[in-house]
Amino acid sequence: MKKSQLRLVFMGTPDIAAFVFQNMIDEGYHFVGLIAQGDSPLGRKNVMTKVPTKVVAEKYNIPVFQPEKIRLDYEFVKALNPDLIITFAYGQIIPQGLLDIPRLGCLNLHGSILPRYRGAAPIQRAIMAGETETGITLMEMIDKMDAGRMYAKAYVTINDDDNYSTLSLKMAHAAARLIREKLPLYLEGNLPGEIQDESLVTFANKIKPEDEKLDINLSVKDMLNYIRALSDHPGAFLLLNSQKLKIYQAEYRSSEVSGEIGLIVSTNGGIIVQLNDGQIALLDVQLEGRKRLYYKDFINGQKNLLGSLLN
RNA sequence: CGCGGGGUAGAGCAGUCUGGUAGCUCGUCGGGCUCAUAACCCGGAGGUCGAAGGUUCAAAUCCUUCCCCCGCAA
Repeated sequence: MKKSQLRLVFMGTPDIAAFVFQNMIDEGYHFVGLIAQGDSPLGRKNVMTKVPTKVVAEKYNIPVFQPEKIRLDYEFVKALNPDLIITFAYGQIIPQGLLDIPRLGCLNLHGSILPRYRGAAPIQRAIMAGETETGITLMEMIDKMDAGRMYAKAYVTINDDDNYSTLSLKMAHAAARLIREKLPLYLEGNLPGEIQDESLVTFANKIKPEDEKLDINLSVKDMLNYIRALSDHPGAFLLLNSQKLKIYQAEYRSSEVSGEIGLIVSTNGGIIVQLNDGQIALLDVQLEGRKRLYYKDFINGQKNLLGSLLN
């Protein structure tokens, strides 16, 4: 069966999903529906903003479905009569009743090399842990989260200067490549797949608002990993005079330990902060209520920065 | 009408409460010092203080309305 004759449904929400969705359309796959999270009122003005995958779907007049709770509301999928469902970063647990609908099954693209980093935030958690490699796993969806049979993997290198944004972009490309190269094999029945070794499973928990607060007692290495894991969104922060100071970019400065932890010891070449095993330079920051600034601009307007304490 | 912060020179900020010649750091331009410099010294240019209206002898500052930016929450 030609891929253009298959009836596919795509499930996914954010930019990286939209990238893969667009890529599959360009490859000639035929989609009979998109299922995405609901549009959310964004910003202070509550401006309704379309989710990225929806923007793609509308370009090609693909029907869009945004059920509030897919767990309860999935009967409509039967009417689409899909042969296969492809999921990438959808954002909700998919019920067994939905998984049973397509005759060729439901495939998921997961943002890690399974069985490690099952869960909601595999990309961020991998950076946070200081991993140097991650990837995308093409897998069968079952009713247990990210636990299904693995069909193919695409590895992605994590560089020292990668953050969540840059790595997400790499992951989107890797996912698109994986689909391009491996989905045809799956459809031909030539991908046997592999059971996950449960003894190697680790979890990548969702990033919650309280996770965005940095612990000033972290080591230099952990602090830098944590900062880039959350940059550019949502951004990790420390407190400066009880105000949130988001840190979007920082780098290693020295192993010197010469002051109190959290002390801003210099503003030369960055906002230099003392940690327990060395110093880091904050380069790109944003004080709450203010614009995001490169350190040089930030320093110009902060008279008593030197000697201040971050916590 | 979700909560809060903000709009002042090219950039980042102070000044607003308590109305009275608009200031700081950086950049920029010119000069000096130096083997040299992103360092240092001297000097200059650059602002209808987000917009409109009101109060006042006098408004960045007080009052009213509007526009725009940001953090949080969803």
